[in-house]
Amino acid sequence: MISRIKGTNDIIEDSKVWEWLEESLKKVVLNFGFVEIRTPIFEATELFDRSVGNETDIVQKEMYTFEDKGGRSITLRPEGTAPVMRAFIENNLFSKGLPQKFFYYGPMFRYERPQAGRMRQFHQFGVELIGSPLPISDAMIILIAVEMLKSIGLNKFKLKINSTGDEKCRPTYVEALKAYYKPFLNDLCDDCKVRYDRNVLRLLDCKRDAKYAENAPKITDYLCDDCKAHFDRLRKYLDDMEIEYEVDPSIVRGLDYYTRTVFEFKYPSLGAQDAIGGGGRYDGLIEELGGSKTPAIGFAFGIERLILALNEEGKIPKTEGLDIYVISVDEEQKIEALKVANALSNYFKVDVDVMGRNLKGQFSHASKENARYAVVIGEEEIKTGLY
RNA sequence: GUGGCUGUAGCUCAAUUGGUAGAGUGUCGGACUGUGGAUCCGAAUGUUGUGGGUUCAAGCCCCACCAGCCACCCCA
Repeated sequence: MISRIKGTNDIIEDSKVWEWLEESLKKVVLNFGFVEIRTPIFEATELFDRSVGNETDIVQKEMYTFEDKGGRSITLRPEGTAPVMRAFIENNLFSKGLPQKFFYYGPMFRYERPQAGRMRQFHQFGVELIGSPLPISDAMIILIAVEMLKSIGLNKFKLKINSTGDEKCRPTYVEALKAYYKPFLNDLCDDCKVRYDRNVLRLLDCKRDAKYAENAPKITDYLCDDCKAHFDRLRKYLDDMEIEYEVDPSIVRGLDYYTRTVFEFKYPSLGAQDAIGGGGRYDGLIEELGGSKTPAIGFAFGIERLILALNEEGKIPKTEGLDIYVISVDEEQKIEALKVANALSNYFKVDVDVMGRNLKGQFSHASKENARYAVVIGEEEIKTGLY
Protein backbone atom coordinates (compact mmCIF):
# COMPACT_ATOMS: atom_id res chain seq x y z
CA MET A 1 0.00 0.00 0.00
CA ILE A 2 1.19 3.47 -0.81
CA SER A 3 0.50 5.80 2.07
CA ARG A 4 0.55 9.55 2.29
CA ILE A 5 3.70 11.51 3.01
CA LYS A 6 4.49 11.97 6.69
CA GLY A 7 3.01 15.16 8.06
CA THR A 8 0.28 15.44 5.42
CA ASN A 9 -3.40 14.74 5.68
CA ASP A 10 -6.35 13.65 3.60
CA ILE A 11 -9.32 15.84 4.45
CA ILE A 12 -12.44 13.84 3.77
CA GLU A 13 -15.12 13.83 6.46
CA ASP A 14 -13.91 17.21 7.66
CA SER A 15 -14.05 18.89 4.28
CA LYS A 16 -17.35 20.54 5.17
CA VAL A 17 -15.83 22.00 8.31
CA TRP A 18 -12.94 23.35 6.27
CA GLU A 19 -15.29 24.84 3.75
CA TRP A 20 -17.34 26.52 6.45
CA LEU A 21 -14.20 27.86 8.14
CA GLU A 22 -12.74 29.23 4.91
CA GLU A 23 -16.00 30.92 3.99
CA SER A 24 -16.44 32.43 7.45
CA LEU A 25 -12.94 33.91 7.51
CA LYS A 26 -13.24 35.13 3.95
CA LYS A 27 -16.49 36.93 4.66
CA VAL A 28 -14.86 39.13 7.30
CA VAL A 29 -11.97 40.25 5.12
CA LEU A 30 -14.07 40.71 1.99
CA ASN A 31 -16.33 43.05 3.90
CA PHE A 32 -13.27 45.05 4.89
CA GLY A 33 -12.35 45.44 1.23
CA PHE A 34 -9.53 42.92 0.99
CA VAL A 35 -8.94 41.14 -2.31
CA GLU A 36 -7.82 37.56 -2.66
CA ILE A 37 -4.39 37.01 -4.14
CA ARG A 38 -3.27 33.58 -5.31
CA THR A 39 0.42 33.10 -5.79
CA PRO A 40 2.27 29.95 -6.88
CA ILE A 41 2.94 27.22 -4.39
CA PHE A 42 6.64 27.25 -5.22
CA GLU A 43 9.02 30.15 -5.62
CA ALA A 44 12.67 30.83 -6.24
CA THR A 45 14.56 29.77 -3.11
CA GLU A 46 16.23 33.15 -2.99
CA LEU A 47 12.91 34.83 -2.19
CA PHE A 48 12.75 33.17 1.21
CA ASP A 49 16.47 33.51 1.85
CA ARG A 50 16.20 37.24 1.44
CA SER A 51 12.90 37.81 3.22
CA VAL A 52 12.43 35.26 5.98
CA GLY A 53 16.16 35.43 6.60
CA ASN A 54 18.95 33.08 5.88
CA GLU A 55 19.86 32.62 9.51
CA THR A 56 16.37 31.62 10.59
CA ASP A 57 15.39 28.04 11.39
CA ILE A 58 12.80 28.11 8.64
CA VAL A 59 15.40 28.74 5.96
CA GLN A 60 18.20 26.80 7.61
CA LYS A 61 16.43 23.52 8.18
CA GLU A 62 12.73 23.52 7.37
CA MET A 63 12.35 24.29 3.69
CA TYR A 64 11.40 21.87 0.96
CA THR A 65 14.01 22.94 -1.56
CA PHE A 66 14.90 21.13 -4.77
CA GLU A 67 16.44 21.75 -8.12
CA ASP A 68 14.18 21.61 -11.15
CA LYS A 69 15.19 20.15 -14.51
CA GLY A 70 16.48 23.53 -15.60
CA GLY A 71 18.85 23.71 -12.64
CA ARG A 72 16.89 26.38 -10.78
CA SER A 73 16.64 26.20 -7.00
CA ILE A 74 12.95 25.99 -6.14
CA THR A 75 11.29 26.07 -2.71
CA LEU A 76 7.80 25.06 -1.68
CA ARG A 77 6.55 28.17 0.09
CA PRO A 78 7.02 27.94 3.89
CA GLU A 79 4.92 31.07 4.48
CA GLY A 80 2.71 33.46 2.58
CA THR A 81 3.93 37.00 3.10
CA ALA A 82 7.08 36.93 1.00
CA PRO A 83 5.30 35.57 -2.12
CA VAL A 84 2.59 38.21 -1.82
CA MET A 85 5.21 40.97 -1.57
CA ARG A 86 7.07 39.50 -4.53
CA ALA A 87 3.83 39.63 -6.53
CA PHE A 88 3.16 43.16 -5.33
CA ILE A 89 6.50 44.33 -6.64
CA GLU A 90 6.55 42.24 -9.82
CA ASN A 91 3.07 43.35 -10.92
CA ASN A 92 3.75 46.97 -10.13
CA LEU A 93 0.81 47.16 -7.77
CA PHE A 94 2.44 50.15 -6.16
CA SER A 95 1.19 52.16 -9.14
CA LYS A 96 -2.42 51.35 -8.34
CA GLY A 97 -2.32 53.49 -5.26
CA LEU A 98 -2.03 52.74 -1.59
CA PRO A 99 -3.09 51.06 0.53
CA GLN A 100 -3.37 47.69 -1.14
CA LYS A 101 -5.26 45.06 0.81
CA PHE A 102 -4.83 41.37 0.16
CA PHE A 103 -5.70 38.06 1.70
CA TYR A 104 -4.49 34.60 0.74
CA TYR A 105 -5.35 31.07 1.65
CA GLY A 106 -3.57 27.85 0.91
CA PRO A 107 -1.05 25.19 1.80
CA MET A 108 2.40 25.97 3.22
CA PHE A 109 5.26 23.52 3.63
CA ARG A 110 7.81 23.11 6.37
CA TYR A 111 9.96 20.09 7.09
CA GLU A 112 9.43 19.64 10.82
CA ARG A 113 8.72 16.72 13.12
CA PRO A 114 4.93 16.33 12.92
CA GLN A 115 2.77 16.66 15.99
CA ALA A 116 -0.86 17.52 16.60
CA GLY A 117 -1.20 21.03 15.20
CA ARG A 118 2.06 20.81 13.30
CA MET A 119 1.97 19.36 9.83
CA ARG A 120 4.53 19.37 7.04
CA GLN A 121 1.82 20.57 4.72
CA PHE A 122 -0.37 22.97 6.66
CA HIS A 123 -2.75 25.72 5.70
CA GLN A 124 -2.70 29.40 6.40
CA PHE A 125 -5.21 32.15 5.93
CA GLY A 126 -3.30 35.41 5.78
CA VAL A 127 -4.10 39.10 5.50
CA GLU A 128 -1.74 41.88 4.36
CA LEU A 129 -2.25 45.64 4.48
CA ILE A 130 0.36 47.36 2.35
CA GLY A 131 1.28 51.03 2.34
CA SER A 132 0.60 52.58 5.71
CA PRO A 133 3.23 53.27 8.36
CA LEU A 134 0.61 54.52 10.80
CA PRO A 135 -0.45 52.76 13.98
CA ILE A 136 -4.04 52.98 12.85
CA SER A 137 -3.25 50.32 10.24
CA ASP A 138 -1.83 48.10 12.99
CA ALA A 139 -5.07 48.62 14.87
CA MET A 140 -7.13 47.76 11.82
CA ILE A 141 -5.21 44.57 11.13
CA ILE A 142 -5.51 43.39 14.74
CA LEU A 143 -9.18 44.31 14.81
CA ILE A 144 -9.81 42.23 11.69
CA ALA A 145 -7.94 39.29 13.17
CA VAL A 146 -10.02 39.47 16.35
CA GLU A 147 -13.23 39.76 14.33
CA MET A 148 -12.26 36.71 12.30
CA LEU A 149 -11.77 34.65 15.45
CA LYS A 150 -15.03 35.88 16.90
CA SER A 151 -16.91 35.19 13.67
CA ILE A 152 -16.11 31.49 13.90
CA GLY A 153 -17.11 31.38 17.56
CA LEU A 154 -13.71 31.30 19.22
CA ASN A 155 -13.47 33.09 22.57
CA LYS A 156 -10.72 31.56 24.65
CA PHE A 157 -7.80 33.07 22.79
CA LYS A 158 -5.26 35.51 24.14
CA LEU A 159 -3.71 38.33 22.17
CA LYS A 160 -0.09 39.12 22.95
CA ILE A 161 1.68 42.08 21.47
CA ASN A 162 5.16 43.50 21.52
CA SER A 163 7.37 45.87 19.59
CA THR A 164 10.68 44.75 18.17
CA GLY A 165 11.82 48.26 17.34
CA ASP A 166 13.33 49.38 14.06
CA GLU A 167 16.76 49.74 12.46
CA LYS A 168 17.47 52.73 14.70
CA CYS A 169 16.78 51.24 18.12
CA ARG A 170 17.02 47.49 17.70
CA PRO A 171 20.84 47.42 17.45
CA THR A 172 21.25 49.09 20.83
CA TYR A 173 18.79 46.67 22.38
CA VAL A 174 20.64 43.73 20.83
CA GLU A 175 23.84 45.01 22.43
CA ALA A 176 22.13 45.32 25.79
CA LEU A 177 20.79 41.79 25.53
CA LYS A 178 24.17 40.39 24.60
CA ALA A 179 25.74 42.15 27.54
CA TYR A 180 23.09 40.72 29.83
CA TYR A 181 23.43 37.14 28.60
CA LYS A 182 27.19 37.07 28.33
CA PRO A 183 27.88 35.93 31.93
CA PHE A 184 25.43 33.00 31.54
CA LEU A 185 26.65 31.95 28.13
CA ASN A 186 28.13 28.68 29.38
CA ASP A 187 24.95 27.73 31.24
CA LEU A 188 22.65 28.25 28.28
CA CYS A 189 21.32 25.37 26.22
CA ASP A 190 23.21 24.47 23.05
CA ASP A 191 20.59 26.05 20.83
CA CYS A 192 20.83 29.30 22.71
CA LYS A 193 24.61 29.39 22.40
CA VAL A 194 24.15 29.45 18.64
CA ARG A 195 21.32 31.96 18.85
CA TYR A 196 23.48 34.30 20.91
CA ASP A 197 25.45 35.15 17.80
CA ARG A 198 22.79 34.66 15.15
CA ASN A 199 19.77 36.29 16.74
CA VAL A 200 19.88 37.11 20.44
CA LEU A 201 16.23 38.07 20.50
CA ARG A 202 15.36 34.41 20.16
CA LEU A 203 16.88 33.69 23.59
CA LEU A 204 13.83 35.39 25.05
CA ASP A 205 11.38 32.73 23.94
CA CYS A 206 13.48 29.67 24.77
CA LYS A 207 11.56 27.46 27.18
CA ARG A 208 14.63 25.87 28.71
CA ASP A 209 16.35 29.11 29.56
CA ALA A 210 13.19 30.98 30.50
CA LYS A 211 14.58 31.81 33.94
CA TYR A 212 17.20 34.10 32.42
CA ALA A 213 14.64 35.85 30.22
CA GLU A 214 12.69 37.10 33.23
CA ASN A 215 15.28 39.63 34.25
CA ALA A 216 16.56 40.38 30.79
CA PRO A 217 16.39 43.95 29.56
CA LYS A 218 13.06 44.67 27.94
CA ILE A 219 12.80 45.98 24.39
CA THR A 220 10.11 48.37 25.48
CA ASP A 221 12.71 50.21 27.56
CA TYR A 222 15.00 50.60 24.57
CA LEU A 223 12.60 51.76 21.87
CA CYS A 224 13.53 54.98 20.11
CA ASP A 225 11.06 57.85 20.33
CA ASP A 226 9.35 57.04 17.04
CA CYS A 227 8.92 53.36 17.83
CA LYS A 228 7.73 54.12 21.33
CA ALA A 229 5.18 56.63 20.07
CA HIS A 230 3.97 54.09 17.50
CA PHE A 231 3.59 51.36 20.11
CA ASP A 232 1.90 53.63 22.65
CA ARG A 233 -0.55 54.85 20.05
CA LEU A 234 -1.40 51.31 19.01
CA ARG A 235 -2.07 50.37 22.63
CA LYS A 236 -4.34 53.34 23.03
CA TYR A 237 -6.26 52.34 19.90
CA LEU A 238 -6.66 48.80 21.17
CA ASP A 239 -7.89 50.11 24.50
CA ASP A 240 -10.36 52.37 22.70
CA MET A 241 -11.73 49.40 20.79
CA GLU A 242 -11.83 47.34 23.99
CA ILE A 243 -9.63 44.68 22.51
CA GLU A 244 -7.94 42.77 25.30
CA TYR A 245 -4.23 42.18 24.98
CA GLU A 246 -1.13 41.60 26.98
CA VAL A 247 2.25 43.14 26.28
CA ASP A 248 4.66 40.23 26.23
CA PRO A 249 8.33 41.03 25.68
CA SER A 250 9.03 37.41 24.77
CA ILE A 251 7.06 37.69 21.54
CA VAL A 252 9.92 38.10 19.10
CA ARG A 253 8.89 35.95 16.11
CA GLY A 254 11.18 33.76 14.11
CA LEU A 255 11.12 35.63 10.82
CA ASP A 256 13.67 38.35 10.23
CA TYR A 257 11.48 40.79 8.35
CA TYR A 258 9.42 42.03 11.29
CA THR A 259 9.82 45.60 12.55
CA ARG A 260 7.99 47.38 15.33
CA THR A 261 4.66 45.73 16.03
CA VAL A 262 4.53 41.94 16.43
CA PHE A 263 1.66 39.93 17.85
CA GLU A 264 0.43 36.41 18.43
CA PHE A 265 -2.87 34.78 19.18
CA LYS A 266 -2.43 32.02 21.73
CA TYR A 267 -4.85 29.28 22.55
CA PRO A 268 -3.40 27.94 25.80
CA SER A 269 -5.13 24.57 25.93
CA LEU A 270 -3.54 23.41 22.69
CA GLY A 271 -0.26 22.54 24.38
CA ALA A 272 3.04 23.25 22.70
CA GLN A 273 1.48 24.27 19.38
CA ASP A 274 -0.68 26.95 20.93
CA ALA A 275 -0.09 29.81 18.50
CA ILE A 276 -3.20 29.83 16.33
CA GLY A 277 -2.10 32.95 14.50
CA GLY A 278 0.55 35.59 14.40
CA GLY A 279 1.96 38.47 12.48
CA GLY A 280 3.44 41.90 12.58
CA ARG A 281 4.74 44.89 10.75
CA TYR A 282 7.42 44.55 8.09
CA ASP A 283 8.34 48.03 6.95
CA GLY A 284 11.60 47.02 5.32
CA LEU A 285 10.58 43.88 3.44
CA ILE A 286 9.35 45.33 0.16
CA GLU A 287 12.49 47.40 -0.20
CA GLU A 288 14.62 44.39 0.68
CA LEU A 289 12.97 42.49 -2.17
CA GLY A 290 13.72 45.24 -4.66
CA GLY A 291 10.58 47.38 -4.48
CA SER A 292 10.41 50.97 -3.42
CA LYS A 293 10.35 51.50 0.31
CA THR A 294 6.80 50.66 1.40
CA PRO A 295 5.59 49.88 4.91
CA ALA A 296 3.15 47.04 5.51
CA ILE A 297 1.62 44.84 8.19
CA GLY A 298 -0.08 41.47 8.16
CA PHE A 299 -0.79 38.20 9.91
CA ALA A 300 -1.83 34.64 9.26
CA PHE A 301 -3.93 32.02 11.00
CA GLY A 302 -3.14 28.31 10.97
CA ILE A 303 -6.24 26.51 9.76
CA GLU A 304 -5.39 23.18 11.40
CA ARG A 305 -4.87 24.92 14.72
CA LEU A 306 -8.08 26.89 14.42
CA ILE A 307 -9.89 23.59 13.93
CA LEU A 308 -8.23 22.14 17.03
CA ALA A 309 -9.33 25.21 19.00
CA LEU A 310 -12.85 25.03 17.59
CA ASN A 311 -13.03 21.42 18.71
CA GLU A 312 -11.93 22.41 22.21
CA GLU A 313 -14.75 24.92 22.42
CA GLY A 314 -17.26 22.64 20.76
CA LYS A 315 -17.84 25.20 18.04
CA ILE A 316 -17.67 22.94 15.01
CA PRO A 317 -21.06 23.31 13.33
CA LYS A 318 -23.00 20.13 12.72
CA THR A 319 -23.32 19.29 9.09
CA GLU A 320 -26.86 19.40 7.87
CA GLY A 321 -28.45 16.20 6.67
CA LEU A 322 -30.60 15.60 3.66
CA ASP A 323 -33.92 17.29 3.22
CA ILE A 324 -35.59 14.52 1.31
CA TYR A 325 -34.78 10.90 0.54
CA VAL A 326 -36.82 9.54 -2.35
CA ILE A 327 -37.71 5.90 -1.77
CA SER A 328 -38.77 3.44 -4.43
CA VAL A 329 -40.87 0.49 -3.32
CA ASP A 330 -39.86 -1.78 -6.16
CA GLU A 331 -37.30 -1.92 -8.91
CA GLU A 332 -39.83 -0.49 -11.40
CA GLN A 333 -40.00 2.85 -9.61
CA LYS A 334 -36.25 3.49 -9.45
CA ILE A 335 -36.15 5.71 -12.48
CA GLU A 336 -39.25 7.60 -11.38
CA ALA A 337 -37.59 8.14 -8.01
CA LEU A 338 -34.53 9.58 -9.72
CA LYS A 339 -36.69 11.93 -11.80
CA VAL A 340 -38.58 13.11 -8.73
CA ALA A 341 -35.32 13.63 -6.88
CA ASN A 342 -34.00 15.66 -9.78
CA ALA A 343 -37.06 17.92 -9.72
CA LEU A 344 -36.76 18.37 -5.94
CA SER A 345 -33.03 19.06 -6.12
CA ASN A 346 -33.74 22.56 -7.37
CA TYR A 347 -34.88 23.44 -3.89
CA PHE A 348 -33.75 20.70 -1.53
CA LYS A 349 -30.86 18.44 -0.69
CA VAL A 350 -31.99 15.07 -1.98
CA ASP A 351 -30.83 11.52 -2.43
CA VAL A 352 -32.09 8.27 -3.95
CA ASP A 353 -31.09 4.65 -3.70
CA VAL A 354 -28.46 3.44 -6.14
CA MET A 355 -27.54 0.30 -4.23
CA GLY A 356 -30.67 -1.72 -4.99
CA ARG A 357 -31.74 -1.67 -1.35
CA ASN A 358 -35.16 -2.94 -0.43
CA LEU A 359 -37.78 -0.77 1.22
CA LYS A 360 -36.48 -1.25 4.73
CA GLY A 361 -32.92 -0.73 3.64
CA GLN A 362 -33.84 2.56 2.03
CA PHE A 363 -35.58 3.79 5.17
CA SER A 364 -32.59 2.83 7.26
CA HIS A 365 -30.27 4.58 4.92
CA ALA A 366 -32.49 7.66 4.81
CA SER A 367 -32.40 7.96 8.58
CA LYS A 368 -28.68 7.30 8.68
CA GLU A 369 -28.22 10.24 6.32
CA ASN A 370 -30.40 12.37 8.64
CA ALA A 371 -33.02 12.93 5.97
CA ARG A 372 -35.83 15.10 7.29
CA TYR A 373 -38.46 13.67 4.96
CA ALA A 374 -38.93 10.56 2.89
CA VAL A 375 -40.97 10.48 -0.30
CA VAL A 376 -42.19 7.00 -1.07
CA ILE A 377 -42.90 6.02 -4.64
CA GLY A 378 -44.72 2.80 -5.45
CA GLU A 379 -47.15 1.43 -7.98
CA GLU A 380 -50.01 3.33 -6.38
CA GLU A 381 -48.24 6.69 -6.47
CA ILE A 382 -47.26 6.36 -10.08
CA LYS A 383 -50.87 5.54 -10.97
CA THR A 384 -52.33 8.48 -9.09
CA GLY A 385 -49.43 10.86 -9.56
CA LEU A 386 -49.66 11.77 -5.86
CA TYR A 387 -46.60 11.29 -3.71
C1' G B 1 17.05 16.94 14.21
C1' U B 2 16.84 15.02 19.99
C1' G B 3 14.34 12.28 24.06
C1' G B 4 9.95 9.46 25.80
C1' C B 5 5.20 6.70 25.01
C1' U B 6 2.15 3.99 21.58
C1' G B 7 0.70 0.80 17.07
C1' U B 8 -4.48 -5.78 17.49
C1' A B 9 -11.22 -5.92 12.54
C1' G B 10 -13.61 0.41 9.29
C1' C B 11 -13.85 2.62 14.70
C1' U B 12 -13.10 1.84 20.37
C1' C B 13 -10.60 -1.82 22.89
C1' A B 14 -9.71 -7.30 25.20
C1' A B 15 -6.22 -11.59 25.05
C1' U B 16 -3.44 -14.90 32.52
C1' U B 17 3.61 -16.36 33.75
C1' G B 18 5.19 -16.31 25.75
C1' G B 19 0.74 -21.63 24.12
C1' U B 20 -1.25 -19.89 17.98
C1' A B 21 -6.84 -13.71 18.15
C1' G B 22 -11.98 -12.04 20.77
C1' A B 23 -15.91 -8.34 22.30
C1' G B 24 -18.64 -3.90 21.57
C1' U B 25 -19.82 -0.68 17.73
C1' G B 26 -20.35 -0.01 12.65
C1' U B 27 -21.42 -2.56 7.75
C1' C B 28 -24.60 -6.14 5.09
C1' G B 29 -28.73 -9.59 5.32
C1' G B 30 -33.13 -11.93 7.70
C1' A B 31 -37.49 -11.93 11.19
C1' C B 32 -41.21 -7.78 8.33
C1' U B 33 -43.65 -8.33 -0.63
C1' G B 34 -45.50 -0.46 1.15
C1' U B 35 -42.92 2.34 5.99
C1' G B 36 -37.05 3.17 8.85
C1' G B 37 -34.36 4.65 13.51
C1' A B 38 -36.41 -0.10 18.96
C1' U B 39 -35.78 -5.70 19.60
C1' C B 40 -34.13 -10.59 18.15
C1' C B 41 -31.26 -13.76 14.75
C1' G B 42 -27.40 -14.42 11.18
C1' A B 43 -23.02 -13.11 8.01
C1' A B 44 -18.38 -10.88 6.33
C1' U B 45 -13.61 -8.52 7.46
C1' G B 46 -7.22 -9.33 10.51
C1' U B 47 -0.23 -11.60 6.79
C1' U B 48 -1.72 -8.40 15.29
C1' G B 49 2.24 -1.26 11.53
C1' U B 50 6.66 -3.51 8.34
C1' G B 51 11.07 -6.56 8.26
C1' G B 52 14.41 -9.49 10.92
C1' G B 53 15.93 -12.26 15.52
C1' U B 54 15.35 -15.45 20.18
C1' U B 55 12.11 -19.89 21.22
C1' C B 56 9.37 -26.33 20.43
C1' A B 57 5.95 -22.01 20.35
C1' A B 58 5.76 -14.61 19.67
C1' G B 59 0.16 -9.95 19.59
C1' C B 60 3.34 -10.40 24.10
C1' C B 61 10.65 -10.81 24.52
C1' C B 62 15.04 -8.39 21.46
C1' C B 63 16.77 -5.25 17.11
C1' A B 64 15.87 -2.11 12.93
C1' C B 65 12.52 0.64 10.10
C1' C B 66 7.66 3.12 9.42
C1' A B 67 3.62 5.93 11.43
C1' G B 68 1.03 8.59 15.42
C1' C B 69 1.16 11.12 20.12
C1' C B 70 3.92 14.11 24.12
C1' A B 71 7.98 17.26 25.19
C1' C B 72 12.35 19.76 23.16
C1' C B 73 12.85 22.56 18.90
C1' C B 74 9.86 25.48 15.52
C1' C B 75 5.96 28.41 14.48
C1' A B 76 0.63 28.94 12.10
